Parts: sequence; structure tokens; C-alpha cells
Amino acid sequence: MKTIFRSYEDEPVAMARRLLGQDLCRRTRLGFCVGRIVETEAYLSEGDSACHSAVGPNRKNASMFGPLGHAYVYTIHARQCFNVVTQAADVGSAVLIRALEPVRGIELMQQRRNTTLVRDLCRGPARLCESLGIGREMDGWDLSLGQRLWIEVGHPVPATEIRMTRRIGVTSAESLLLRFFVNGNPFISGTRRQNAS
DNA sequence: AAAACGATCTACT
DNA sequence: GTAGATCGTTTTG
Repeated sequence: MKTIFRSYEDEPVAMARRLLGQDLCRRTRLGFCVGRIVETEAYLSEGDSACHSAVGPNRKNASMFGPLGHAYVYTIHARQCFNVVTQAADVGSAVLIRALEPVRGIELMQQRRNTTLVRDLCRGPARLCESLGIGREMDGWDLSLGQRLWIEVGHPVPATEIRMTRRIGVTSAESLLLRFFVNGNPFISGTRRQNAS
């Protein structure tokens, strides 16, 4: 299996940038799905009170402190969010995958999401998890195994096409938002509605 | 035991 | 743009 990772020992910001354009792959009994990563968000272990690891290790966020290069799957609003754990164990930083451009297994995604709108399949962290069938059972999963859930080299994104949103104090005084996305890509979140199918 | 809270999403105006 | 749904986890009484 090819991988973009020379090492998982990266700062979340560098990882958030490098993940753009890579393919998130998912295989289950139901079939094979692939989505190209077009939007990410870095969560730093220090100076960010919105980061789930800020409260210290607990049962829920344990995998965030676990081995690097593993998955951290979190439940919120009755939905799931998928993260890639970065840096060494015990640090507690990760990159949230916020949007994918559907590449393979679109029919299965449509089935899982119960919609035919391709644009709405993986636009948003919870939607992409539903499309790929990523649940809490994948929390802590080793992405380097190349089975069930992993990341492969996709279409690289030129640095000039990468945009960043940086905001401070969104949800609380010391929170930090570092969002990266492929400029102009129709599958990123926050863009207006588009035609069906 | 009940209420409040979220790294969200949908439907509706 | 915003109200309401959603449900596991945390907080409150």
C-alpha cells in the first residue's frame, strides 16, 4: 500500500495541509468506497480549549492520545466525526476530516445516506462518516494497516489552491480554528446549494 | 433522574 | 439566515 506519510510524527497543521487531495478509503462487507479529502481542520493540543484533548485523557478521547496515525472517531449531535491522530502518543492533537469529494462507491454512499445528491454525500464531517460507514467501532483503528479504513495517495493539491480559515475565540476565549480546504472545490462545506444528482 | 450541551445537519423562509 | 432534530455524555439537583 502506498501512503503519503513519511512519518505520522507531524504537527497537525502540516498534516492538515498534506491530507488535502489524498484518498480516504473504506472497505466493508457492503463494498468499497473512496473519497478525496478536500477540507480538513487542525486541532492543536496546546492553546486550544476547543480541542477535545484539552480536558486531558478520558474514556471518550482516549484514542486521541493513543498511537499516532490511528483514527479518532467522536460522537456529536447523534453523529460521528472522523479524525487522524497526529504527533506522538500522549500529545493529543488531531486533524478533523471535514469534507470529501466522492470518488468510488457512490452508489453505496447514496444508499447509506439515503439521498442521490452527490454533493451532499460527504460535505461535512458527519455526512462523510455516514457515507463511508464509519462508526465509533472504528475509534482507535490503525490507518497504516491498509484495511477497512486507510488513506492512499490521491491527486496532490498545489499550494496555491489551498486556502486557510483562521479564527480565534469562536466558541470560547482560547479556542483556535484552523481550517484548510481546496479553493473552489464544490464539495467543501459552507458553499451554497447546487444542482441535484 | 432530569437537564444541558455539542468539532452537526436538514428543512424551511 | 435560523429553528428544530438528534442522542450519548456530562452536569446538576
